[in-house]
Amino acid sequence: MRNPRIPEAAIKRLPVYLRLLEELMGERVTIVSSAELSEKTGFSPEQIRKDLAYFGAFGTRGVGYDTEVLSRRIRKILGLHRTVHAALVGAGNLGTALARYSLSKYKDVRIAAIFDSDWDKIGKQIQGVEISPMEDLIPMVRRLGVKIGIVTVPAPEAQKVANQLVEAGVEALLNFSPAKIRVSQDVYVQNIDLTIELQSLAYYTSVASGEDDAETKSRL
Amino acid sequence: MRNPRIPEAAIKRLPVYLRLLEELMGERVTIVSSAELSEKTGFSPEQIRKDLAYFGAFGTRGVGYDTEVLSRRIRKILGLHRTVHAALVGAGNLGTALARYSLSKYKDVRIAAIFDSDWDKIGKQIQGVEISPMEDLIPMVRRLGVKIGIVTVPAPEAQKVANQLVEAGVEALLNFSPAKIRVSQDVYVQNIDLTIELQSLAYYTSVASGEDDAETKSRL
DNA sequence: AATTGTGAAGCATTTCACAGCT
DNA sequence: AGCTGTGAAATGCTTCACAATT
Repeated sequence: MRNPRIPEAAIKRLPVYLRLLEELMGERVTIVSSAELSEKTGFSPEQIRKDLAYFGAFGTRGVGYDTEVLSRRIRKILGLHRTVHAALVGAGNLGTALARYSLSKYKDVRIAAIFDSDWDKIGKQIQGVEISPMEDLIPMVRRLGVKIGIVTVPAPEAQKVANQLVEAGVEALLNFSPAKIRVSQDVYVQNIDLTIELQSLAYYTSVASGEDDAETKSRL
Repeated sequence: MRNPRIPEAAIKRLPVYLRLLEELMGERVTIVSSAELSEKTGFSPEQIRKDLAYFGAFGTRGVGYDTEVLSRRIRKILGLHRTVHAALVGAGNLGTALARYSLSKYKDVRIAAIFDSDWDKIGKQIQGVEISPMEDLIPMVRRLGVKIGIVTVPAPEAQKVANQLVEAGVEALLNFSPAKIRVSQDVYVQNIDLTIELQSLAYYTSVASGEDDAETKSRL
């Protein structure tokens, strides 16, 4: 893991600032304060200042942040000053949707290769990227310098796919399968489990019982 | 928000325990210890015990947890002892993939209605659920008793869609759009922004500069 | 005068360590 | 003897309050 002092949560906020800054630049806004960023993002101004201060002093006291300077700095921090290549494994419903979404919208993280084991899918294209067979994964990922792996295969295959991606040199994984992936400590894994999201949402709904009924929960 | 003293993170772990417990029940395992649950989920045994203890004492000291009892309790806590109805708004790539994924796999959270504004899509079906026009959203969501809204529309429409869902009685929202949604305090909002996930992953990659040394003062 | 940057305080969550049951 | 349940300690993150800077 890169820098243990910087909260993961802060890293996740950087792309939000980046998007907003680029929106502001499109409106010819050159200076913005943490209070204004707060207004638009919902994060507190102190938190925004602290997040940015982790990486250096980017603002001007009494003035604010230069939108262009700041957006460039954030891009650099995230490593988005160059296109980052990703490989997507599993061209099912979710994988295909993700590839289409990602390829059509953003260019800073680019899905450079797509893999699947189904020969009916192999050879077909998604947004101009051809689906390749699993056999080609390791050599292609190596050759293309892919740094991010996106796992959208069924749970039983997830670990094997992750192993192959890591062997091929991937440094971060985005795992959409419900399987727990175990990889070397220096590979970062981010899980997104849609079932968990949906099921945990139910808790915040009136049908959930929380801890209300018959239980004996005695606290001081 | 339901119960402020239970960490959100703990709620998110409950579906993980639930899935594992049901898997174990399928293998005729009747008793499981927090150590075994830890082994399979990657969460620490203490954390698992604490998570469960928030809702009462479900285990037997010296023995462990009864898989059937515990899974039933978790279902009840999450409100999954009855099918929870959800409505999905926006039948684009992501929305369609999500509907297909969710409708084919799980029955505890069921997508009971799908809405879109595009008349080419309206009337078509996804996994047996017909796509309805936006005009029908409020009455249908009310009539079906939908508690969860899934927002997969483009950012500019997200707030308006959220307002309609809330007006129709939805209590929790899953927002896939990059827009910040503002709703009444008692509606729970969970955001999943795929662009943020991808961009923040880049940070954990060797191309990112993190907070490295020489950068901080010199370059313009 | 305005707004950043930051140590310190305040919360929240996780881990520790062990008492309490079975 | 073994494993849960839980206060207390440790850690991590956010908010506060104000000094520093333009």
